[in-house]
This record gives sequence, structure tokens and C-alpha cells, in this order.
Amino acid sequence: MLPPGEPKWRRRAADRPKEIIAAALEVFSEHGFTRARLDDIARAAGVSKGALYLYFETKQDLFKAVVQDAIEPRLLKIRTGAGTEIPFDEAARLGVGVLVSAIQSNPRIGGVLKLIVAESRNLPELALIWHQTVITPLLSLISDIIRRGQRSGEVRSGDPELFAMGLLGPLVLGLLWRETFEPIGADPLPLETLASQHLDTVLKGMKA
Amino acid sequence: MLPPGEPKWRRRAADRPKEIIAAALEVFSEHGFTRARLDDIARAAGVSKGALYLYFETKQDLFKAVVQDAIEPRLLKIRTGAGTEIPFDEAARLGVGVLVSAIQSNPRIGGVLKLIVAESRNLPELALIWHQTVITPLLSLISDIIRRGQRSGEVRSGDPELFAMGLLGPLVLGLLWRETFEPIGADPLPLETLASQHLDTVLKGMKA
DNA sequence: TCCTAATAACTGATCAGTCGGTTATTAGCG
DNA sequence: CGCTAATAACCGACTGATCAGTTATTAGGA
Repeated sequence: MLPPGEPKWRRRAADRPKEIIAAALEVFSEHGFTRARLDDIARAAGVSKGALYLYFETKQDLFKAVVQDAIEPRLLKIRTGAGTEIPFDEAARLGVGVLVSAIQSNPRIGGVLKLIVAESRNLPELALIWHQTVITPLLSLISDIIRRGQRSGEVRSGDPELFAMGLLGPLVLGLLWRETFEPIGADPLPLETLASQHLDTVLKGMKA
Repeated sequence: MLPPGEPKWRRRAADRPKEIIAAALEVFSEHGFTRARLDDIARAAGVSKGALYLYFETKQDLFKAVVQDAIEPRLLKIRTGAGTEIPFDEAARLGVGVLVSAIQSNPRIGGVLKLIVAESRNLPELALIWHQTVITPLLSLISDIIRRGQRSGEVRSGDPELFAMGLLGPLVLGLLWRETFEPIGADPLPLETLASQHLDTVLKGMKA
């Protein structure tokens, strides 16, 4: 009756959390927070629902872990190379380049972005974390570069934060476009082309 | 026991649908599709839940009505003044101006935008409608203006659709910013200033 | 008096979170 | 080394709450 061969499951406490987070990212970014079922996440992680609760207190807890795991490591890379004293144009191109390649290499980042927007009302605490740890640093990094360009006379006057949003906006739009309309059958968006053409435009338009 | 004075309710079949749609917009844009409760919508509309089903078949049906009601009338206004043969700069400023004032005069439009992004996976049919009736016409309108500018030699070469996204991206970002971060306590975003500064930048950057 | 807008109590399905029980793994002991 | 006791990882059936959608009934209006 009981075949000895393979055990029904294995104890792998060290690997479970990251496996669960990966599975949860998949399910959350497909269905959103509320419609994502813990049973589905558990199945995708190859684990029972009960096991989720060994590693995460609640569904929200798991969701937070997913978002933080997706974001925090990438932020470090962007910060690198901020303090350097290269010409404005170059710095801007470099920064956007890092952003675009981060996006390209991790296609899930669009899903995470969508999640933040979609669930900010339900999980304000999470929106706060995201705002403090990602948005604010990123924006101030870019607007610092712009400010520097203004002081050196390379960039015309204007609110640096708004310039930064003018720079990033189309990237955000592109990401959300992919998440929203490509699954519906819309033409795929050449994000890299968009980024480079827009960068050319904005840099030219910001010249003093 | 029963005081004669005011009746407990009145029959107002003509007014109910729009009242329900207004209430539903409120609740949907605060909680998203799934977490919005029909009981809450009904209460906000001053009506019982059962009454909703006299006017809408399902929750999705109601949701579709909300989105279409919010969008379609505004699209007409934007289309107006498209065919005119004014200089490129002027046309672009006019178009963006109309967009911004539409946004300002109807603060709920950001909520609708968020809903589309958030629920596109759950309600692909809706994303399709939105894509066909709003996004595509709007984008092609703007890129037509740009194409015209290119033909007349006012605008440098480049993909007109991507130029259009470069123009609109920051507006979308601004709208979502409001929806996502202002409720959390972030600084309010001066959307109009953003739009005008960005327009200046992009127009300058697109010059031939 | 009759039609129907509208109500309010109800049903059934779904799902987050719990808990008693089970199995893999490790440590202790001879 | 083997054998066994102890432990921690894991399972999955269950519970209680929530809500979309239904229906029996009431009451407004012509």
C-alpha cells in the first residue's frame, strides 16, 4: 500500500520563502491582490496553503514581501553612479539607460508597477513604503542631476522635479501600456525606441 | 405605527441609472472592481441592492457603464478642432490644453484611468473597448498633428506615435500620481504646470 | 385596480485564515 | 552504525465571514 520510493514532500525551509514569493508575484501580477487566491499561490509554489502561514503572517504580508523583493535590489543599481561629475547629457542618458535595461531584464517590473497603482487604496501602507523607498529617491536622484545641469548652465530654467517627471512619464506609460493593452492584442510597444527618441527630444528641449 | 408623511421611497425610473452610475464611479474608483460592494453602491445611490439589478444585469455590466459614461462624452470634445489647419505648435498646445482642462474639470477621470489599468486582466473586454474607443483615436489624432508638422517641415523626423506618447506620458504619470500617492500624503502635483513645462520642452525638442 | 419600481430577507459560492494530524529529518543513545 | 524519540516542516479539511445575485413581498403611481 505505501510505496517507499519518493517521499511525498521534502523539508526545505531555507528555499521556501523565495519560492513562495516568486509564485506570489506571478499570481498577484496576473490577478491583482484581491482576486489572487492563496490556494493558487500555494499550488504554484509547490506547497500547501497552510505552509504559506509558516512563512508569512497574512496575505498582505506576503504581498508586501513580493513588492519589496522586486524593487529594493534594483534601486541600488540605479543609485550607483549618481555622484559622478560627468556632463549632464551623459548622466541623463546613463540613468535612463540603466532604468530601461532594468525594465527589459525583469519583465515583471511592469506588473509590480501596476499592482502598486491598483492596490494603493486597499494597502496604503504599501504605497507609502514604495513612495519612500523607490519613488522619492529615484525622483530626487534625477532632479539632482538636472539641478546640476542647471547650475552648470547646460539646462534651461524650470522645476527640476517636473523635468524629471517629463522624462520618466513616457517610460511609465510604456510599462503600463504593455501590462494593459498588449494582453488584449495591441501592437507591442518598442520601449527602447520610445525611451531613446524621447530622451533625444527632452534633452534637446531642456537645453539652455 | 406608520406615519403618513413622506413615502419611504419614490419611483424614479428615469433618474436611477445615472444616479447609480455616479455612485458606482465613486465606489469603484475608491476600492477597485472586486472590493467594491454592491451594497455600498446601492446605499450611495440611495437605493436597495435589488434595484441595481433592475437597471444592470451584473456587476461587470455596471462597471462597463461607469467607464463608458465617464469617457465617451469627453472624447467628442477632444476630436473637435482636429481638422483645422493651424501651425503645428498652436495645434499641439490647443490639444494638450483641451486635455488638461478636461482632466481638471472632472477629477474622477484619474480614477477611471486607474480602474482600467487595475482591472484590465479581470475584464479584458473592457480594456478592449477602452483601447478602441479612447486610446487609439486619441493617439492617432495627436500623431496626425505631428505627422502634419513633419510634412510642413516644422517637426524633426521620428516615429509620430512615439512622439505622441512622449507628449502624453507625463500627463498619465501625473494622473496616476494623484490617485496613488496624494491620498498617502504626498505633495500635491501641479498638473497644469507640469503640462505646460513639458509641452515647452517637447515642442522645442521636436523642432526640425 | 393593476402594474411595476423598489425593498429586504435569503441563498450559495468563494476564500482567508486555523488547526489537528501527518511525515520528513535530526539528535540522542546503545 | 542502527534504532528510536523528538522536533519542525508540512498538509488539507474545516470554519466563519463576506458578497454577488435571487426572490417573495410591499407599496407608489396612473
